[in-house]
Amino acid sequence: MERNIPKVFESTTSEPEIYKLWESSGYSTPEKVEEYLRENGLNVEKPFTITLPPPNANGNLHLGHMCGYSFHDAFARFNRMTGHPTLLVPGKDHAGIQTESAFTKVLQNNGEDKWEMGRDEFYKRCYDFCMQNADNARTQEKNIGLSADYSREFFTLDPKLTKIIYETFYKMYEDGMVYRDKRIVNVCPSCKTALADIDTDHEERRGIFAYIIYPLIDEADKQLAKERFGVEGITVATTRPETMLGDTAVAVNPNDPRYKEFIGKKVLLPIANREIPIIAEEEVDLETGTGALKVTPAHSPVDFEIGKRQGLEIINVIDEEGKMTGNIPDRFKGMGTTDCSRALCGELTELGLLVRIENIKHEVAVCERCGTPIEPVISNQWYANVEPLAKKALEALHNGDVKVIPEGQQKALEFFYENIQPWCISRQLWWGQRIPVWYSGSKKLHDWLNENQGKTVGDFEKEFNVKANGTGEIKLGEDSPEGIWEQESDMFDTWFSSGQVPFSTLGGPEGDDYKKYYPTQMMIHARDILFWWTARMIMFGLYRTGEVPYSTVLLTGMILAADGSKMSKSKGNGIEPNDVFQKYGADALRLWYYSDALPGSNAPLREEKIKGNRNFVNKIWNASRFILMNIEDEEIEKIQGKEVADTDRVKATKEHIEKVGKYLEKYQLNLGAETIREFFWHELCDKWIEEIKTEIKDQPVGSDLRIEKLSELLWLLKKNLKIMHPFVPFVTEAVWQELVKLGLAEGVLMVEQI
RNA sequence: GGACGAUUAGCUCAGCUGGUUAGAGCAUCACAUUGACAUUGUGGAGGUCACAGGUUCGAGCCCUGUAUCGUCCACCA
Repeated sequence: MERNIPKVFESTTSEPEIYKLWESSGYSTPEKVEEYLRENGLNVEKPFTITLPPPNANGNLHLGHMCGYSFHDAFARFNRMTGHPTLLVPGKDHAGIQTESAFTKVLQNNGEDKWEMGRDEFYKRCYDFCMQNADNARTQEKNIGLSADYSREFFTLDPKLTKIIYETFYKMYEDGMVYRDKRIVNVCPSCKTALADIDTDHEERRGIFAYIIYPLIDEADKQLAKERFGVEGITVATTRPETMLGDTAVAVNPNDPRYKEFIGKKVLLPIANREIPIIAEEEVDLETGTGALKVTPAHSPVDFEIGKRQGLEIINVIDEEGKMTGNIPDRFKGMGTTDCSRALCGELTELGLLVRIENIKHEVAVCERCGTPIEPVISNQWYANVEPLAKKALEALHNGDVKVIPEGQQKALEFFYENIQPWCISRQLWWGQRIPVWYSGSKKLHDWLNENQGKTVGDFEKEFNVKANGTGEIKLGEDSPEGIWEQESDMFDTWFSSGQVPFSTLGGPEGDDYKKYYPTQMMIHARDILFWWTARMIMFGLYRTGEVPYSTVLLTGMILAADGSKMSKSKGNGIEPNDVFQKYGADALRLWYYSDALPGSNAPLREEKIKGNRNFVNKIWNASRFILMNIEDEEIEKIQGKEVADTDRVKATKEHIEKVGKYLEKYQLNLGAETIREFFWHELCDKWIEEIKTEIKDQPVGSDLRIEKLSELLWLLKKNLKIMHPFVPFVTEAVWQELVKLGLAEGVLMVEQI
């Protein structure tokens, strides 16, 4: 008969309508699902919760985000359809340094200046900027069909969340886990903030390797050196000549026969004209350079450690913007490091102390965000000693309280915990959560007293010839205490807050949602932020709640361009999510991703593949359409009440559903996707529909045989729609609603039980 | 330097605790069909499962080694 069902599933128009239906149903809210289950006398299982990775609030979502969410959504839908009140918690991340630099650029393009604007105004404007982008991201999330509970959407800078982050900090402070320390830290001269080691990348850059003679002091030593090396000094090799102004020693290996006699002697540091000792250090490699290492504790992490062991003086010669500073000849002051290096090499050549310069390629630490080479600088920062937390996290991994998929990545995480370093949690930014600390008098006073143990406020006043106006002690809290207190200007590292989202988004350890939905069940995120994020979430979870925040971490890979290269804006080989939605629809994209993107491995995206999946989506639509068009109006009533016999087809379908369920429980979406496609297409469509076509051929409308066969067919269709729904929610729901229109089904497929 | 992973059809990849003739999608070839389906159906061709050893009644899967590629970690001046 004629029924007005379009021949093609129009994803562009249907998908938004279906999403609206889901929204108005309210079933993204777990309480609503629970209510539904109870009203229908269905089993209510344990809640199923996932905190969604909040995208950075400063930009658009890319395909990787979308596809990641399609994973979350598949598990959520499956759980919702198997009796679990299901909660996907959506949110947006303020993403500290990244947003700050992005918004600074926006301002620059407007001809505005961050420094003129000032801290408060910047914060306000940046907030608005984020809110705008967040709207955008939210729309995109909905496009992929994400059944998240937007009534619970969070922003990481929401005061409610910040309160919980601060509580964690206070607790850590009381437990002696956070402290100020003067250490060598990575500073990005462009972003002008400290960075944790993990926030740096290593890149191969071209550089120089300069051989410089440090003349010996004593005549006898000079003679010996002359005989042995042909020059009256020790030759050191360095990739950074400018740091020589801060040298406080030359280190040699005690087992190195070339230098044995010189240990304990002194050399004259050229240009700076300071005497520095030659010291013995096991770590010095005999093979590298000349075997003699210049030691600059202030500007090299290795040297810093050596300096600490040997009690060397620390001389700062480079500031946080990468400019020469400190107690150095005036002509170098304020120079950039590269210019200074060049100038020094020139002067050394004139002095006859520069042996040669080699051009080399070497690994350089660069800022993960902007690629600027890192400047190691000594400075006071807030640190968190996370070692005890790492130990607990490691235990949790060993106990199997948390499982990482794929397994290989779990080992990487264990390795990270085993080698964990103090975490620098302060950032010199304006955007983020301000560290809730006040210093009596000034921060400078506090730090000075801290690093000069035994000295007094009076000593400080003398040293700097100022009035201290305080005691240098610290008070925690957001509001200014009585008296003269200086507020901490630094912000928390953004991971300090995102590391707590599994409980901070549920209201913290006292929250109602927390009591009901914590610990969550899964965490799904991109592999490349394993250490930044999951590592911290597990530690914070154990620390604040005594429980792991989730039992399974599923890592996703990256989506690559068709040729296997990374998608990037500069290469122009990226694919816009909206183009994919327009051309093929969300279901097709989802199904492609499930099939091709295995946990932890990257997936090259080919358009043909999405097209193939689009054809399958359309197949679902058309098979359903065929069935609907074969059922005559007068047959509907009879079919409604008809029990279906346990035919081979019915049996096979039941087995199939069980099989797919098992795949989902084992997180094997690829096998699930393959199985539903195979079964629906090649069993139901190719075989069974064809069989039934012949079985009911020439049977009069309303006859028992027709009713029996059509009922069976309808049963098969519905069962298939349900089990396919987690994978291709839009088209299955669209078909379901067609059934509802005819009175052959009820409600919303989203909460139908499989 | 260390850790982890990969190597299976022309391409992209599956293959669960080892069990007959090793699978899918796309591409390709032949035939059929205008059907519920921007098609679809049926059938075919295509693989020494990187290499070399070993364990086993039996190995794509387990063990040892080699090669190539990739990712992450690391302070080599």
